[in-house]
Amino acid sequence: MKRTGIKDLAKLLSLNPSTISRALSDHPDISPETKSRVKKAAIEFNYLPNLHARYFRQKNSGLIALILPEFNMFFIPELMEGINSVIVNSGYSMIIFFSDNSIEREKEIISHCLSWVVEGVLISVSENTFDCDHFYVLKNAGIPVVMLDKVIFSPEFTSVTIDDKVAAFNGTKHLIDNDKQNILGIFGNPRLEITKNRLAGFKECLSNHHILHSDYDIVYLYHDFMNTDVLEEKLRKTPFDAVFFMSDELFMTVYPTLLKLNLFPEKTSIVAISDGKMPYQIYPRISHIKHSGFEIGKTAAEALLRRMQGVSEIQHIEIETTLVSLESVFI
Amino acid sequence: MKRTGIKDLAKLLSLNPSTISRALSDHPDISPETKSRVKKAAIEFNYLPNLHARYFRQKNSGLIALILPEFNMFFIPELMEGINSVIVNSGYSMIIFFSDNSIEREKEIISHCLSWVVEGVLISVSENTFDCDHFYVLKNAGIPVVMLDKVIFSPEFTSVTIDDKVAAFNGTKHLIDNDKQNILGIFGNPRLEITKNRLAGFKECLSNHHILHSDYDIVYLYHDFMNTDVLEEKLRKTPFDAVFFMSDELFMTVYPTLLKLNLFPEKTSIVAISDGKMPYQIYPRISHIKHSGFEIGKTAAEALLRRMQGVSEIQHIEIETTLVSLESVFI
DNA sequence: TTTTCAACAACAAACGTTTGTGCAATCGTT
DNA sequence: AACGATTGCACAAACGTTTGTTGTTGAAAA
Repeated sequence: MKRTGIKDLAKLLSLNPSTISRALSDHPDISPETKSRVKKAAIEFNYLPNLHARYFRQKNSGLIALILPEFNMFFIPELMEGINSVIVNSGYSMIIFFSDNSIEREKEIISHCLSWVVEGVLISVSENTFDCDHFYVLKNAGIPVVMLDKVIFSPEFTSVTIDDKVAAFNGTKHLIDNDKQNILGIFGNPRLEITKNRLAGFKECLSNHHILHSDYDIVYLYHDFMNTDVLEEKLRKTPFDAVFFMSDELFMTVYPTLLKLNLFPEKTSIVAISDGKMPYQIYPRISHIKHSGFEIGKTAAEALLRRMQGVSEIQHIEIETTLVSLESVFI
Repeated sequence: MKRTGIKDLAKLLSLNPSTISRALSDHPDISPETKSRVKKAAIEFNYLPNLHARYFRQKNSGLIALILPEFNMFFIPELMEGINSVIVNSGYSMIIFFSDNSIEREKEIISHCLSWVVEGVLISVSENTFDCDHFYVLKNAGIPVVMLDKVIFSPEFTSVTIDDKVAAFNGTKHLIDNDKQNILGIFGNPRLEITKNRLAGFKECLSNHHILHSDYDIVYLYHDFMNTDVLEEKLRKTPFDAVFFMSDELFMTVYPTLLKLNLFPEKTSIVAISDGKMPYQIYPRISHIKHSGFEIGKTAAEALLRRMQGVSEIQHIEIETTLVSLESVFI
């Protein structure tokens, strides 16, 4: 069954294709009567525009690319909902790619974005991306890029994150304010910007409060760098009365071990940086620094749309976080 | 900076555009020397094909649409990874839409897919979708549809799910095999096919083992239909020694209440249907019927690609589940 | 009546590719 | 040497839209 195109409608109504096109897009040159005739016929013969033809002719694409390093279940869903909430009303469609944390793959994807003539790129960079060099092809092609969540700071590209350092600082402070002195910090891949910043906030808070700490109080947990046995050993040996987690993902990784060793909820206070879902799925509920993945996605998408509409200002937006004090921190 | 197209390359090499096109796609008509000249130039002037032009001319799109009802954090990520693992090597790109559980939105999206001339559709239907009528426009346009996870059975469309009934049956059986008699079943929206099937497996297992049960032993928990207070009241009043959860999402919702009431881990055995991540984030670890979101996504994507390549057979694939016996069920 | 000017619609080109066809040069065969 | 077959490329059309330009009306202004 051949689909009806503009030409078909034109023949049916004895009009020129250009008239159909303009009628459907409410061009002032076309009389109201003709417009309604055309629109009626378009519905009747269920005409659907061929977007490839349209975008080809218009030299754009109606596409926004989303490039993700992986599918982190604790954050990406929220992020995507935030992005989607903006994009859905913008007339753009979302085309999605996964870099699998490979910089090579990321470069390929960027080429692919160019081939698709996407009009904007939202990217959370891979773990192995340490500069923005490969974004310049996009910049040069006039395609705005907005980094979100996992970002590389650059004066040339907009980024949206939370204020990692402040978040970590405030989380740590909450523990200290409740008289915790032996705080274990659990962090992810130390090469990542996000880890560095949160670590900085953690350390700064400790030293601001004149709390001594050694590097032994910090555990880096990423990929399979440290398995649960090693972790368990570590938790057994280290004396601590509180744990700060830089993400809920990390908390969930360690949580079973804490239970197993009977460290939680009795003996250990806990604070995590979280998007606010996980804390309520545990009892007692976890005090956390709430950051909204939804907000990040939404804000990044909005910034991207602004740039796509010609606003050229580069921004580094930091989404605010708030302390949510629940039962996992006690006196 | 204008991007180089085939015509530009043609001028540069004093060749005809058609020759460039064929050279790049290794057409036998072109001599090896010309091919290498062309390819070298293509790289040098970083030629990238304009996919809109190509797909427009070829009357296809290189796009596979993924339509999701919402962003369930316990399942969708796995699902997408599975889909992506297949698609990434297929030359297709993935364009993604969210129906927000609205049938109207779902219809709009399907129209949009037609406009995009997508070559295949993967869809997990919305909660308010009760038939496949709106898929026929795709079928009529020759666009294969594969439903996954949340599906509507239909002789006309392929679907990929787990064998919900068997999974629920086996999960329940595991409790019974460990001498549990008072089993509380926790289920989602009873209007959904998936709920009906899992419920059927649950009930069948109970009656097969001559265990009496009333509807009071079944709790439906969805959206905000039942809030935590009501749930808590219910759990307090109902006597039970085991709980069967039809999904890990539901388990995580109820988990804090179980902890609060001191029902878990001591007094209550637990089994859930799960994709296998959550059970290890709890201690003691949760016995579960493991179903792989990844497998479902992968299988569905493979089925879709087969259909896109002309295999016309409609299938109802059921991904196998396995019992993973951990510590949450005791004697 | 003639001129002017809207209002409306037709015409035609263009977007970058792919692909069916045509054609010259070369090759192999007798 | 003459012929057909093959090789390697050029030519041109086409895909469905949009859009700049041109043309035709009919009515208002002169």
